[in-house]
Parts: sequence; structure tokens; C-alpha cells
Amino acid sequence: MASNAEKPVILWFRKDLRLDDNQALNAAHVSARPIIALYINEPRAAGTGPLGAAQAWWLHHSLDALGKSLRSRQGRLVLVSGEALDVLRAVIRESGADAVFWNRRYDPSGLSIDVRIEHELEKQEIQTRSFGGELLHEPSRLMSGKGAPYRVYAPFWRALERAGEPGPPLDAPASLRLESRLPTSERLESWKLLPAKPDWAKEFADVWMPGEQGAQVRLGTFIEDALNGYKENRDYPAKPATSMLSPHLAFGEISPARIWDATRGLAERVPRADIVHFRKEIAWREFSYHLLFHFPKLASENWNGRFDGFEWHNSGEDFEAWRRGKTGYPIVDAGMRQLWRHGWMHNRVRMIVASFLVKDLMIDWRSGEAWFRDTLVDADPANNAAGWQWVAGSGADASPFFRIFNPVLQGETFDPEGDYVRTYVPELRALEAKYIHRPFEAPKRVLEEAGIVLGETYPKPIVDHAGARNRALAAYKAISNGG
DNA sequence: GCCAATTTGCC
DNA sequence: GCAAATTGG
Repeated sequence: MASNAEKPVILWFRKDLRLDDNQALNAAHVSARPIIALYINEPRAAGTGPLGAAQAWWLHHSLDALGKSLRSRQGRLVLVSGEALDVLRAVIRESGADAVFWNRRYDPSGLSIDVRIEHELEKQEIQTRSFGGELLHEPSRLMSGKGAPYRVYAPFWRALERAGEPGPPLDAPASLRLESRLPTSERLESWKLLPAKPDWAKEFADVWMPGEQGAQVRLGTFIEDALNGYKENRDYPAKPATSMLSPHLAFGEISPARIWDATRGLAERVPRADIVHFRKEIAWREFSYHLLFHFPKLASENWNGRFDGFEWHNSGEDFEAWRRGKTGYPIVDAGMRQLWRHGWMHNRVRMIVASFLVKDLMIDWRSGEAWFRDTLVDADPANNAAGWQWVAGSGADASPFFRIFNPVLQGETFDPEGDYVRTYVPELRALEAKYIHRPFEAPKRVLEEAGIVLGETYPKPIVDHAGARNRALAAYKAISNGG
């Protein structure tokens, strides 16, 4: 019989698919006990939040990468499907483990599962230990002077600055003591996370390398090539000027503390404003989790209840045109097609397509949020909901409803040459820059020369923006005070 | 009387 | 953030 100290500890991987800066892993390592690395394919109905199809693709490759990384350390990742508590009990029985370590998750559904597991396992005298690291700070830590959670970003950011630098990230342990007698694992392929034919994700791999190594490479190239000038360039979707770390963060392949740390000590070669601006984006993720933690309804209900009375138009036909990128507004269509093709959309364009859905088409933000959740590789329960509510005007510290993007002007401002549009809307490729964002105003001859027949090769606008804007403002007036 | 630049209302 | 109203040369 193995002595108590020899009993293995289960390291339960969730949305923290990394070895770097992994506090639970580090604690297991320091305990000197053999480690069982486990990933549980939890049923979506259990409240872990539905995993979109694009993220299923990502998860497959990320688990594959983590498995390889553990194999190179003479270990293996154990894969089991089922309710987390049932699986943990079975693995404990099979392995003789008497402790489970994990890094905390902060979405309300995941959190409630974990609280129950903690309680149940303690009852059978199994030690549970949870750790931070998915966020820079615990959501309960940054509170206003009155002890209330922040509802406005600016003071939240100031509090984050006041909190000082987060603790330094932990390096991955150089060696790991991995349990050699492992419980039965399922085969990753049997989870069928990859799309069946037709393979709509075939172009994802042109852009992405899921897994911890891909995250490190992305961080390195971003800091080397794009951090300098980030503040200015980040708004231009045709430029490779954003970090594209979001899916890696969403799966915990890299920690925010690691990213934060990597932007230190660059003052010699990168302007301070660029570093601060990038860090503020990381802080927006932090703020979204802060909000979701303290106001769980953010995920599915209007944070500002006034919007419950908003009269949405919710046309199925309009929604379909938006999803397929056939609205007749090139910048909107380019964004929606980038989303479909690469599972990601540039942040500036996300705001434009979201404004268009909610305000021009008057479709409930929840429809857009659900579509993003299914198609984005970086779909994040906090960021996605908070972002949509921000654009819709229903969120905490939201953009005012009357801030309605003009898709033509936004396109002309942020994609002046039309390069972004041409990349994703090939039927407009030959159109000159002057009309690339307003093909419906191009003279007949210009369209002919570009080989475009409006209504056939490229749609006419499904709504008139100026009219749609007035309609939206009128609908908003109806739910405003005294309206 | 024109047009570009600036200000204001939207709330 | 947009667009209408106003200003000023």
C-alpha cells in the first residue's frame, strides 16, 4: 500500500490549458506527489455554457497540444466525459487519489458546479484546492470605496492601477512527476469536436495555432512587431496590428499575468501610450469578468432593465442576411465573412456589425451574442455578453444608444483603401476605393467595369441606414423617461 | 451665398 | 459617433 504522501493528486484542467503560470500545477508539483492530469468533457447542459462549434474545433487541437506537451514529460492527459463530480469520484476510486487541484473559473455556471464539487468532495475527505490566475485579480478584491463592485470602467481601471503589478507569473515546472498508472482515458477523436464534412473550419489553421506554444509565439510576435504603434493601428482591420491573443486567453493557454509581465521593461523601444492602451484592453476582459461575477444576469438579460420594453424588429430574413454577410454594406459583410472563415473578427468591425444588428436591423443583441458564441474561436462568457450589451446600450457603462455607427463612414475611416473589404468580399475586389464602401452609389459604368451587378453578384442594402437610424432612435425614445 | 470647420443635440 | 445647425472667412 502506498503511503499517504505517495497518493496521487488530480490536476483538473479546464479553461487553463497550459503549463506556464499555472498555479494549480505548480502547487501539485511542489507537493512532490504524482500528478494525474485530467480533462473532463462536461455536458453542456450542466451549465458550463454551450461550447460553440468554432471553439469545439479549437478545444480539440488545444487538448491535443496539451497531451503532446505532457507526453514529452513522460505523462499523459486523461480524457473522460461526464458530469464533473461523477468523473472525479470515478477517477479517485480508480487511482487512489485523495486530492483535486484546479484553477478557478469565474463564469456563474462553472462557479456553481465547482462550489458543489468542493463541498461534496470535502465530505468524503478528499482535499480540494483552487487557485487564481485566470484573472489578474480576484473579482471580489477590486471594490469601490463603498465596498460595492465597480460598474464603470474608468474607476475600475484606476483601481487596477492602484492595486499595483500583479504577482509575477510562474514558469512551467522544469520536470513533472506524473503518475505512471493512469486511469482509463477516452480517445480525443471519439469526442467528435472537429466538424464533419463539409469542413467549414478548413481555413482556421491558416490563421491559428491552438495550444500553449501557439499562444507564446503570438505574444512574442505581437510585442516584437505590433505593440509599437498599437494605440493608433489597432483600429484598422486591414493591418496586422492587434494581438490576436483572445482565443488563447479564452482557453487559458496563456495567463493574463504572463501577458502583463511581457509588456514590462519595454519603455526603451515602445511608447508608454501603446503599452498602456494594450493593457487597458486586457483590463476590459478583467472588467467584463468583474461584472459577470457580481451581476450574473449580464450573460442573458438586459443589465439595464429599461431595455426589456424595447420593441425589437427581429426579422428572420434580416438576421440571416447579417449572419451570411449579405447586408449590402461592405464593411459589415466583410466582418461577418471574416468571422465565418477564420472564427474571429477584428474588434473595430465587431462594434460595427453589432451596431448594425442592434440598431439598423433592430434585432435583439442576444441573437447576435448567440451567433458570436457559436462562431468565434475566442467566445468568452464575460467578454461576449459585456461587449454586446455595451454596443446595444443596455450594459453597465455602455455606449449611449444614440451612438449609431454609419457603416459607410466607419468603413471609409478605418478601411480607407478597402483592403479589408476586398479580402473578405471578393465580388467587390475590382471596385475602386471611392465606392468600395458605397457600391449602391457607384455610377453604372463604374459597376460594370468592376463586374458588379447589384442585387445579383452583390446585394443591394437590406435597409437604408439613414431611415434605419431614425427608426432606432424613435424606438429608443419610447423606452426613455417620459417617452 | 458658399463651404469648411466647429458646435450642439441626441440623452 | 453621427448629423444637423451654426459660424466665419
